[in-house]
Amino acid sequence: MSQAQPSQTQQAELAQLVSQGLVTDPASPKGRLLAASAQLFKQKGFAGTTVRDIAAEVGILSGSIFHHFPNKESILKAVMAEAILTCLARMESAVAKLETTPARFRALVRCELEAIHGISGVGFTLLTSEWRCLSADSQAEILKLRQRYEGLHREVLADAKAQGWTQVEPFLLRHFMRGALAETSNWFHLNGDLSLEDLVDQICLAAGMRPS
Amino acid sequence: MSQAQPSQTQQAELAQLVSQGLVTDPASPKGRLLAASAQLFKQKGFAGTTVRDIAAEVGILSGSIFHHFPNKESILKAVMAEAILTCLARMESAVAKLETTPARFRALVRCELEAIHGISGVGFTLLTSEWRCLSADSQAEILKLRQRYEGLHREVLADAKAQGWTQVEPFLLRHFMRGALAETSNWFHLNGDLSLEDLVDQICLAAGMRPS
DNA sequence: ATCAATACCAAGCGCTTGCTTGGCAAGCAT
DNA sequence: ATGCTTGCCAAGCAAGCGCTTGGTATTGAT
Repeated sequence: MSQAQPSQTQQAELAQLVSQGLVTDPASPKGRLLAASAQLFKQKGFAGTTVRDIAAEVGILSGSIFHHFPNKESILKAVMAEAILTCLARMESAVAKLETTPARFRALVRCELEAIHGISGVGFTLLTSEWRCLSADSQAEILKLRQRYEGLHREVLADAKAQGWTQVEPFLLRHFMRGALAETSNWFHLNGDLSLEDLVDQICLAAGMRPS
Repeated sequence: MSQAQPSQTQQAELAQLVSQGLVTDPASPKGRLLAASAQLFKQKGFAGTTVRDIAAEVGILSGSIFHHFPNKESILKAVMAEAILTCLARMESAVAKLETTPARFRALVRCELEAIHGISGVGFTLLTSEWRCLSADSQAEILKLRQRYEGLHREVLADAKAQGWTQVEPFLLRHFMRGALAETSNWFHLNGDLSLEDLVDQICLAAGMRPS
């Protein structure tokens, strides 16, 4: 189980999110609990993971978990919220820094792939795979974050269509992209033959993201 | 919860699979158990579905399930095996009927989308979403079927690359396609604004499956 | 020195889980 | 008529589940 090494700038971004209170300090007991939970949820699924599993992973007893969270589901909700907020922050800063649509598209693809493959936290894929394990209320809460996230994608894809980089409708293309990117978690591995950078290139190529 | 109406030719294909012993007669008690299980596994996940849920769905008591299956996991395995065998049969007959590579590609996309959206049985999406719930032995067993399935796809994509219809490596393109197609289960709905036929067209377009 | 907050343990409660056992009834071939 | 197979019920067991309660040790602020 290789762990991705966060870069210095990523640590700085994380520290900022922590100081804003949007993300839990990963060194704190609660933060370690969240990280262990995300790991286990990804491995065995939310329903397949017991609170005893989580507690054992961080070296406490199962009952002690409920000093930090009111119930098991709230752990999943927190993992999801922090995963998407972390990715969103990186995406927004990347888009702000870049000018052209293809560069922005590429950056978004890169950010999403980095999130999926655990560059900072392993919880991102849970947003889709364990979505149904959230209560309706929690789903609504997380959905707001997802809409900010998807909106950013759709904006860039709309620009791409307007500028003739693709012929596919933004909402359709975004669905295709989301699926293709999410699926990489099942076959692509960092430190494998194909680099993440190459993967991004191939995805842009396959998406037909080139002038018509 | 709208149910797709199987066509006459699909019913004939199904009957043949049943007579070969590859698929359980859906009218039999065991077949009804499989259909109900697939439905519930899709709704609530394998770990989130209890044997009492399944039993209630077909109107029996939970213990009676184990007259038909040795354990809960074997139900999932059977659902997966029958789903992939059904789809595989349709794919092989479609490819055999068609001559050109683009036509075959389109047919495979169509078959997979039909399987995903429950044209015959709702179990197909479980192959990915509930894969980790299978024991290692069961995974190996189902993997053989999946390899036949993926092999067929990869053959057609290899032809496509050789004939200049795409620039992306077959194994990469197949991963992208699988993800994009699987994701449709989260947003596309039969009887919606977009027809399945249109969806297939848009996917072929987005895949860049056109002469270079 | 005192107080309050934080992080955890020890024990266990009430419930649900997958699964077992023994038996009953209907259908069917002999 | 008999015996066998199939499909199910009734009852319940052992284990595991999420979560609660009451208490303790440590820490930093007052």
